[in-house]
Amino acid sequence: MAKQIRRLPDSELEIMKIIWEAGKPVHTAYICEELKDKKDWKPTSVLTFLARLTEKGFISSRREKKMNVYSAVIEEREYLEAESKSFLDKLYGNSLTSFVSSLFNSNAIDESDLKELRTFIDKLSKGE
Amino acid sequence: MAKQIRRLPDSELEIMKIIWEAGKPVHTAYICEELKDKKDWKPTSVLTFLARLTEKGFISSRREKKMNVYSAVIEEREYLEAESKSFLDKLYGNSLTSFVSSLFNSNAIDESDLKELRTFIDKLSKGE
DNA sequence: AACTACTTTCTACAGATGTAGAATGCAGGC
DNA sequence: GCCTGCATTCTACATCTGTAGAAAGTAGTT
Repeated sequence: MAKQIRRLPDSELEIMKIIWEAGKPVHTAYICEELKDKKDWKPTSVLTFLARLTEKGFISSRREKKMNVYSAVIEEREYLEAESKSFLDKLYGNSLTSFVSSLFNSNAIDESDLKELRTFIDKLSKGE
Repeated sequence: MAKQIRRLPDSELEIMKIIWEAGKPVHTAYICEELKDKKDWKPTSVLTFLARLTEKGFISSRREKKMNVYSAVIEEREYLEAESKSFLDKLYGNSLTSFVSSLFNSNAIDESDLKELRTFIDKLSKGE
C-alpha cells in the first residue's frame, strides 16, 4: 500500500511549502527570507521546525560550507494527495459534490472557479 | 466578519459528527453507543472530549434527569464551510481545479464522481 | 443505613505543537 | 590569540491532544 504520510502541523507545512516551491535544496537563510513577510518567526523557531521535519522524514539536510541545506524527501504531490484524500473522507464521507457545494455556498469559490473546473472535467472525460 | 471557528482535533470532530448527525440534543449513552463500532474509547475519554467541546463553545449541555444532554452550538454547515475554505486556501492556494485534479490522480475519486460533480455544476449554472 | 451500579467530574500523564532563549561552533577582523 | 557576528543545536516551557484512572454524586436494592 501507499506510504503512510502523517499530517503536518501548520508551522511545518508552511516551511515545506517554501522548500517545495523552491524546487531545489535550500539553506536556512533562504527559508527565513521567504517567510519574512508572512510569519514573524525567530530564526531559532524556524530551525526547530526544520529539525522536526527532518525527524519526521519530510526533508533531509546536508552540510555545505558550514551551513545546512535542506531538500524535500516527501514530494508535494504525494503530500497533497494524501491530505486531500483524508480530508474529503473525514469531512464529507468522500462526497466530492458536497465539498464543492459547501465551498460555493460559503463563497469560497465563485462561478468562474466552477467554470474552470468544468472545463477541466470535460478535458479529462474526452480522454484528454 | 464571520465568526472565527477553530479547527477541531480528530477525536472531538468524531464526537461532533455524531451530535450533528443526530439532529437533536443527545445524551452521553447515545454518543457512546454510536461510537461503539468505530472507536474503542472508554466512557471517561468520551466525556473528556465532550468537556473540551463545551469549553470551546462547540456544544452546550444541560442536565436532564441527572444526565447530561448535549446540543450543537456550532452547526455542521458552518464548520464544514470554514474548514473547507481554509483547507483549500492552505493547501492549494484556493485553486479548486488543482484540488480535484489531485484527488483524481490519486484515485480518491473516479469518473463517476466527476460526472456527478459536473451535473451539479450544470444545475447551478442554469440558475436554480 | 449500606451496597451496588452507573454517570459525571477531577486529575494525570505522555506526546505533539508553537515559540524561542541559552549555549556552542566557527570564520573573519584586529 | 581574542572579539564579534552569525548559524546551528540544546533546552525549555506553555498549550493542545489522546487517553483514561480515581474520586465523587446519585438512584435503586437489600
